[in-house]
Amino acid sequence: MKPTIKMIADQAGVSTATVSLVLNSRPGVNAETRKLVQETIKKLDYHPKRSASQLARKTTGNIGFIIWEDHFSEIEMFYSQCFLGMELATRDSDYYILLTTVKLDFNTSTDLPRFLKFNDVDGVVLAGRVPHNLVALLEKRKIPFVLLDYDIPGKNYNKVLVDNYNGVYTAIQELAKAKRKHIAYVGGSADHPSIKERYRAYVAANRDLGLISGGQISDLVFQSNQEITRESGIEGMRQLLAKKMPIDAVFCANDTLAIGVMEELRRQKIEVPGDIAVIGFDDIYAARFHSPPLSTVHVPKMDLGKEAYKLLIEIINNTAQRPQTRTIGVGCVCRDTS
Amino acid sequence: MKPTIKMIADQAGVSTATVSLVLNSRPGVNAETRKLVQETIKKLDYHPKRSASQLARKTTGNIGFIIWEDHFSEIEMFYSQCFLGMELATRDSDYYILLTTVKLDFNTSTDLPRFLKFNDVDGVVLAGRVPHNLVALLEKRKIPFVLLDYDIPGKNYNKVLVDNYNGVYTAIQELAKAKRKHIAYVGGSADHPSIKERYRAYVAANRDLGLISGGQISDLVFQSNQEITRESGIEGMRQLLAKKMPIDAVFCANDTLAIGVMEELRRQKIEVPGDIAVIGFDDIYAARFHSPPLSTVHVPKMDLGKEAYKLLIEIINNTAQRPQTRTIGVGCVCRDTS
DNA sequence: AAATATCTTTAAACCGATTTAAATAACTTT
DNA sequence: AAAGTTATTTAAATCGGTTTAAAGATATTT
Repeated sequence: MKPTIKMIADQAGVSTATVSLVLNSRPGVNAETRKLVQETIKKLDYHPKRSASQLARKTTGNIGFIIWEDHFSEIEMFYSQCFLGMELATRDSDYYILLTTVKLDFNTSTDLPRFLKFNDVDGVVLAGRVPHNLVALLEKRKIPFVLLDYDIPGKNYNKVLVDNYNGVYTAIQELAKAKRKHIAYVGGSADHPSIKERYRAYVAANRDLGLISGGQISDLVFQSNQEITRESGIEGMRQLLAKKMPIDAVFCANDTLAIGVMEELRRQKIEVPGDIAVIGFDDIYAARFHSPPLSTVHVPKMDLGKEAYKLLIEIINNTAQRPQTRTIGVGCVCRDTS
Repeated sequence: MKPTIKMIADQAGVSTATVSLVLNSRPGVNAETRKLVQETIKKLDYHPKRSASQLARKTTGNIGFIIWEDHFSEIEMFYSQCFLGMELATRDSDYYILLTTVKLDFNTSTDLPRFLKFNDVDGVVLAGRVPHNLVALLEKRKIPFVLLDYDIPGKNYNKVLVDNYNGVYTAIQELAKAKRKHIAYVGGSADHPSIKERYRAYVAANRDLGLISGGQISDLVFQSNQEITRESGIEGMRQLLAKKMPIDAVFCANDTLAIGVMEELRRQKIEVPGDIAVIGFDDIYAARFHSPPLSTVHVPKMDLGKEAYKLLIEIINNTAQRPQTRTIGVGCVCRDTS
């Protein structure tokens, strides 16, 4: 029979109230008593029953992790790594994470994750692009939440973002330092704020470094209006090359695009990085194992998850606090494509 | 204020006992009363509080999902997909899944997942290769568990396996049907039972189809004794080609190996499938998007997860039942490499 | 020494469900 | 009509913690 708080109390000759105070390391217990209780707990290998304490505390001890199902299934593993970082961070806490996926066309009454419907979480992390009506619902229901690597323009939510601007900026600087003068850009529809930011940094860096003297920047830029995929990378590179502009480097808004770009370059027998250097963004698993290994901007995904977790806990413990934005630093890793 | 069972009882003019019976759709309630209670529940949008019912029921309502951390971070997503299938299956149940990763060199006292240490799960699914001492601990502690795509020789545990034998067998048949006569094998260390099984099927199919007449089968086989990676695929193909044996097809123990194999073939300017056909196993995401798309044996990963979940629930509800092995069928998908 | 302040400890209420055992109501049998 | 069944309903105990308010013990002030 598993020990209960009552058994600990009896064994130690104190009341359950005292044991509870010790368990939660709260003040108001004599040092000796505390020590005695702690020893008893250890001796009987006692672990308080979660359901009982959650019931009394009126909390759930769970936090939700919501991710668009396409993102979770994607080859990238970007958000899976964020999840992993978060899971690691929870290990010395009392929280469990409940992971679920949602569709982007999301019906708040029929598609609501079970843990929201049944009020089984104390807070939620939303990873990447998520349905706006879901976010609105969380806001209305006053459920604490944090956006991870996503932002909703015009709204002031708690969020953890990648330092897209500086990441891109330094990548362009690296290329310039390597004497690349005509740096093209392959991006995707800028409906994702990160992508928009990356493009902004690309333009700014080019301007600051005086690189666009030779022509209109728009001749060096491809922006798909579809999903960001390998295919649109292929398509983007094809279109850029068709313009016959001089190009000696391509910055891609993420690694998936970069892989597509390199596929097209190979098809057209253009040497990487001999003729054209390629730099991606994210440093996904595939980047490191691509042949040749892709130069890219490394994003510490586990740290993103960890920070989102830390921020969420703060919000849960202090609901009144003003919305925060935390930025995670990134750095350029030069491998064989630049 | 969220409604409680008491409020429902008062509102409907019955006792909480009756409401509880209705909630759990148990017999012994008059049809009209039941209907009345159900309507009241709906009207007040009542959801029973999890911690309260788990406390009373002496269960946790959680199931653990344990996976080797390398497997979770791997590019393959194989087990992530299993997890997803399982998560989908739980959606119309009362269970939540707690996912955690473990290292393979696992110390049962220091590395024990929190949900095991604190008894916060009713059962566990172990996905893929997992530490044997962890499994032993579950067995000793009498925690219901299911192995997913893994097996421990000499032990009779509950498990859900891929039909490796038939998958490989039909793949070889397909190759033979396409007039391939010298089918090589690139595998990995057979410490994983699935890999061993795949090799067994390869040998059997070759024998049954009378394909090994021309030479010793060992000249057509490469088995790395390291981890199964792209690199060992490259190495394997290199070694096989070095033997200068006639080869017109390669069966690879999984897709990751196959991708390595094809890389080496490309390097040596050998046409796929013109000169040599390649077939993998698993049908990972990368297989479909490889260029050219890889022919492979499709494994329904979501179904694996779903079945593991179903089996686990059965075990939880009937601890006495004898250990079962369930096999998930697979099928060959011919794409461009065969 | 009495009064007051501070520190520890605990009895008892409470969280919100499930379940048992007993009461009540509604039918059948004799 | 009394006795025996069967179907419904519920009072009350229970699960195992947390928390409040009060009591008890100790130290400090006057």
